[in-house]
Amino acid sequence: MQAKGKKTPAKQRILAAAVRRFSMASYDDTHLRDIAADAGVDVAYVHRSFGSKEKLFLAVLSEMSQGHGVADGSLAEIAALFARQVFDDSIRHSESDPEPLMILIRSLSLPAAAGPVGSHLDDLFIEPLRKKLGDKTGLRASMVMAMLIGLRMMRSFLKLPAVSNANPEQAAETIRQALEKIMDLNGAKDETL
Amino acid sequence: MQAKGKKTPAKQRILAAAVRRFSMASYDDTHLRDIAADAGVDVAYVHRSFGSKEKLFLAVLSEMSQGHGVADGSLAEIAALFARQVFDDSIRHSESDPEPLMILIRSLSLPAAAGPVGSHLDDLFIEPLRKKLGDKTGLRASMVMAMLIGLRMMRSFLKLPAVSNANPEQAAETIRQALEKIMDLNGAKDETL
DNA sequence: ATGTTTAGTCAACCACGGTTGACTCCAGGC
DNA sequence: GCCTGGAGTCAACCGTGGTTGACTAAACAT
Repeated sequence: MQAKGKKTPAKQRILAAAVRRFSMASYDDTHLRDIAADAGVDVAYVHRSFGSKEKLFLAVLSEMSQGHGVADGSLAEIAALFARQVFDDSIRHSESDPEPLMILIRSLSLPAAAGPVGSHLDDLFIEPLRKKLGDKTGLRASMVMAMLIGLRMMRSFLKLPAVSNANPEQAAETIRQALEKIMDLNGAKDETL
Repeated sequence: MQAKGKKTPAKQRILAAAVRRFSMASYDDTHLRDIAADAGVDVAYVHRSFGSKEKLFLAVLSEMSQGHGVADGSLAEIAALFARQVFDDSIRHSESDPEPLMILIRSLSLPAAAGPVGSHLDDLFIEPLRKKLGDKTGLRASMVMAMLIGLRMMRSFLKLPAVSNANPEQAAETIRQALEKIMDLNGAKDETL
């Protein structure tokens, strides 16, 4: 597709193509042949260099989670950032759209991915956020992420008008307020397990 | 599987089996042959009676949304009910588990389902909830559902410990509080579009 | 030069699963 | 009795797509 940027090594090009493809369609609808074509390589080679389709997907998964952890900053800042992310289509990439949250949602097709995805989500978002919120607040941290993911899903997949057509600025503000409320709910004892 | 309950008409048995199968695995991982076996029918017949796999899935979709709308009652009651639903595995069905929210999440594999699912979600939950909340509050209604779906996903698919291992009663209480906060956020002007 | 690994290609395989068409079986109407 | 039509079956088809093994070409040491 992109005239084979023959400079970068093939394995790297394959991974890049896979990231893009996997974030645009579900696991089953993403075909190795397309990825191969994008990378300017034969199908057999993408298979050979990653072992299997599933392995490749897992590789994509950890690739995507690089540098996507919860930001440093105050809770208020995080809330604001997250709120904006729901409407931000160009996170990190300019053209097509590997949107990190997408691939998470896509991965629900593949049972084998649940484990890794869960761990990533936990390590990169829930846990850091929990640390900021204080002890025993894993549930609240999860609620924040849940709302984020849910909204993203409603906007980008289901295209619910209430979310899709909302004015981004005002919507982000409303969401930000909600996130803040969730973060400092009075009852501190979330998970007594 | 269940010794062919030959009393009910086949088409109905097929639909029931399909509901169960589709809510347990993704669209692609659900096979007509399995559904047929469950219903005690030949594969060809399930195809014949619903036109295609996709049509069958759509049928399942509207079947599932029957009687699953937002409950009547005060906002507080709704919040409490929703909060509990995150941890309730036996909504409506005793044995296996057709959990309605599941199929919604599953349907993300199938692009063609996005439309119908979105509409159902909108008609059955968002819109009624919005009406209760007042005008121009579609976003807040969506946030409520987003959090619900997101939490469910984290618990049942990703198995995040913070959600999966939480004490159901206390967790539900925390979630309930969060939902209430979201519902009566002060800034009433959500979506000025 | 020559043998050996590394990067990559080509064609074929083969399983899976949705779909199809021809067939059978049984009611019910005439 | 006959025959028309729906319910349901059987076997086969066939596209798709991941996987595999044999092959080629360049890099690279000995």
